Amino acid sequence: MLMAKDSTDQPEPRILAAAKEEFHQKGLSGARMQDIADAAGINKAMLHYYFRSKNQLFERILSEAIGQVIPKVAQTLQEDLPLEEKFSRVSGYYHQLLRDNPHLPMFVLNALQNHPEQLIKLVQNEGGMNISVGEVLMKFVQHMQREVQAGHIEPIDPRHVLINLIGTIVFPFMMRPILTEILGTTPEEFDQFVQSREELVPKMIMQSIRKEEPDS
Amino acid sequence: MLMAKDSTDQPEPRILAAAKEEFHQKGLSGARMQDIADAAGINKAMLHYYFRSKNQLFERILSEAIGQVIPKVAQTLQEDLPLEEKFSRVSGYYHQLLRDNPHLPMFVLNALQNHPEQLIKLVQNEGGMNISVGEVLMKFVQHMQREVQAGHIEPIDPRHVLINLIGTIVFPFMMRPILTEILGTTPEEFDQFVQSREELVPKMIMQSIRKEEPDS
DNA sequence: AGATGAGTTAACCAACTGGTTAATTGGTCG
DNA sequence: CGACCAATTAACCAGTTGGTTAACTCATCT
Repeated sequence: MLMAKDSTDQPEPRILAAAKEEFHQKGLSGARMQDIADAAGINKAMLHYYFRSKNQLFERILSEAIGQVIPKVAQTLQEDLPLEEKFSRVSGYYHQLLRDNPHLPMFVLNALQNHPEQLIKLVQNEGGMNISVGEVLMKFVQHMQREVQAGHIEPIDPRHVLINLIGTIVFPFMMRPILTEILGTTPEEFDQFVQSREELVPKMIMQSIRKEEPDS
Repeated sequence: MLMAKDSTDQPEPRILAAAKEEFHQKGLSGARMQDIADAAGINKAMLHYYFRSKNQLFERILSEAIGQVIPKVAQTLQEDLPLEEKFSRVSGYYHQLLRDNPHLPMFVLNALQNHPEQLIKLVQNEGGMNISVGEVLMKFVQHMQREVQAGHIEPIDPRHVLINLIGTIVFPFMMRPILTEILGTTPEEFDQFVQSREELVPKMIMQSIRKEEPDS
């Protein structure tokens, strides 16, 4: 019997896993090719054999990150769903993603600060989407306009809502170490606290824009 | 007449200004002592004369950053003010701070990831506050409990509200480069957009917790 | 004057880092 | 077998970086 090609014996996936870990945690300038090689259990020269340079390896990891961060959420936002359901699904997806990749926000942010062009280019064309980010945004704006006209929600710039949604979700993951300290929780308690936000955040965002009862 | 000691002729403040710029933008590992020296208009050896090592200089800058981020907000939260006024002042202060220090969030986050102990120690004792962060949090929790009992707001864990508040404020500053791209705005338009959040965010946070009209 | 000491500089150094190279291994195919 | 080629390795290299050193300047003090 042939064994299935496991990511633990093929060098390339092992390198990618190691590189992801290293770049996510330390960023481009902080990452060390030697450490990636060690973690992948290979020679440093092999790194350059499979991925020509540190930058190419980094771009690969960055590309994979963006691929997880943008397209799925964009797709969800343009599906035909009630507003709160959209928020809820975005929250669910991001919480899942960030639970599995705790350093992802810092990695993206770091890339955004130090290599904006690369990242922006990725956001624009990549994602494997058949529809651009701009179009998705437009559709979402239209959806919210309909909700406003239907009297369900307050008139408000939808872009604020989107930013509030993502910001509230991502923030506690980025600040985890200080927040455990400030809130005086154990790491486990904090994880549970963040977990509870998965349901809570979309509700609060919805609440923050829902129409008040008209006076008198 | 003696001229006032201007920060542009004394080496130490010039170094600190240059170091702040460099560290804020590139983090500890990305920053270069040579670049700091150049920006301060001095020799690299002078850097080590005034601040023994890169790490010491970094700690100094980090300490100053935390001093701006924590104490003032903590103080505001424990003053005797209506809830919405607290949110509003926190929003105002942070928007001002982040407008003047666009790279501050990334810097703190970077430090948080790479040197958590240092930063946590700073958050705990420093700030020049006569009251600990934990106590401030307790007071805020009590305030919100009173508001709940008074029937003004929904019962909700105040820690969520605090995180939502800070997260929604900080997020657009961190993501500025991608967001201008995604939202399709010019930088100026985006600045105006973010500016409008200074008033909007506290209102939306307040809205998100305000008590619904009781049924029937 | 001359001793003192903070301030300043150019030159230097050791460690580290990304990347290369030349040689070796081992499997495959003719 | 022997040519061929991908995979792999140890050794090496050049550039960078944080940090040091020894010498020099110059205002202050005795």
